[in-house]
Amino acid sequence: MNKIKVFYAEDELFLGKIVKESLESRGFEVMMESDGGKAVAAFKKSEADICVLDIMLPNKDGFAIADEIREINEDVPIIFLTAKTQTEDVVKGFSLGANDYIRKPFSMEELIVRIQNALRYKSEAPSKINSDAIAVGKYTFNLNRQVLAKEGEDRKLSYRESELLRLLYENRDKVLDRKDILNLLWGNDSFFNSRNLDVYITKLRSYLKDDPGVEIITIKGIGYRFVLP
Amino acid sequence: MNKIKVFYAEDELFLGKIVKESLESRGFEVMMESDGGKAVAAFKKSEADICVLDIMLPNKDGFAIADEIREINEDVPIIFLTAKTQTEDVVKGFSLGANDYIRKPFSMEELIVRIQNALRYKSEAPSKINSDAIAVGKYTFNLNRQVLAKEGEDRKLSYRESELLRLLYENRDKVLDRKDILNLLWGNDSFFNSRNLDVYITKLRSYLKDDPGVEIITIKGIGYRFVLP
DNA sequence: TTGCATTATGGTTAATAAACGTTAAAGCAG
DNA sequence: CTGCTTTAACGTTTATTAACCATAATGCAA
Repeated sequence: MNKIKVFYAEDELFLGKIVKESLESRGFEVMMESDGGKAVAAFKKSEADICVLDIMLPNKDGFAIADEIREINEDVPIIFLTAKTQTEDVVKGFSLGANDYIRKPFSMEELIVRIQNALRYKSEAPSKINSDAIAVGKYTFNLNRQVLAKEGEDRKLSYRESELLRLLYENRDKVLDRKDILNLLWGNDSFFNSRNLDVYITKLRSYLKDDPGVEIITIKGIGYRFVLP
Repeated sequence: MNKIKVFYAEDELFLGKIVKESLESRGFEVMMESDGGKAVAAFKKSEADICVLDIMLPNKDGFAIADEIREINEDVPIIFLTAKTQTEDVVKGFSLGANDYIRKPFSMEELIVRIQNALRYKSEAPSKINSDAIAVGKYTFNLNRQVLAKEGEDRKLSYRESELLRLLYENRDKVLDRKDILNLLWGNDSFFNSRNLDVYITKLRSYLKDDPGVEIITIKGIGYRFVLP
């Protein structure tokens, strides 16, 4: 699977590093540039799938960069980051158009949701698992609707349950690291989150217990393997 | 269909750019000018259907610009933008034949509604979902009329209900942030508005409950996803 | 090597907290 | 008065934290 490439223009290096690492831990590839003047060239070289641009940058601001990027590439989604003081006091609502805005401070969850949404327009490639129901043993799983169905019985899954099941399914028959799951779903793998994952594994096992062919196998010290009939 | 042309005089460039893009993403065409001295000439060239003028502008303020615009065109609607502190300006604005004024901070929803109101008698609304009825499962939704129809049964929606449904529909199958909804429809995402959104989600769910394929799925801590059959 | 204790890791369940849902009533504008 | 929006109170669901249990790996003595 090819990684999604994110071009990220940010001059606050401390914040930038955190965001970069956080995105990388979730499977994105990130190219970061802190100088507005060099951003367009860096974008060109990056061949990025999506841009995240801070508006306030030295030498050239995010809007000017966006304009030039648009000349090179009409379609690449652009997400702007704006500081609170720049806009919030004046306009309190943004549009959700081709270009998107996120106000600082933002959570990683927010940024990731926006990136995923923005990329959704473009390629249906990631996997068809999004829209269609898929077979999981004698169950049927619909990710968009977050429903795990079994002959005559639908169970509504919560977002976390459903995202964990998706992850397991996408990596079925392979060993999936605990660490990776935690980073992808919780953003980090601290002590508490670790127990959290256990709780959700327990839940999924209980939901799936009616088909003995469907198993979440523990690989102690490493992670899990999801096997289907 | 011809786009509605908005002439927009604004010197805060960051704000201006965001507003411009927001309007454009909703199907308006926007001509922006940041220098009061050049505004009248720019308006002439723009052949705009409506003007949005910030009052505080360099070289020539919004009132003076409005005066000159009125000499050229008696009918074009003018909306003033005033900073919070300049309330006394409002009176002056109305005496100059302004159609409306908006105090900063304002939400994009607010601006769009005012623009649409001002133009109500002149031409049809810009966004294509505005004029046509759209299919929502076995329902039909007409945004302009704010009517949600089901075989033999029409339900008149209130403004908020209908705007929320539009937002959900425009972002169907995607994760829509609570924060965005709140900012777009209410102008901010304070504690009280948050409960408010819940109330309207409940209402829409109950209106839509006859088609089980139409669902507003909660994504706790993030927002909602609207799914259609 | 066997048997037993130790330790680490994950499993399970329950308690708590946070977020969201529902309903009714109060406020408000036309 | 009427219809819509907001506020408020309370209920429910989901997520997190905590406590305790089970088991596999490790270490060590006999």
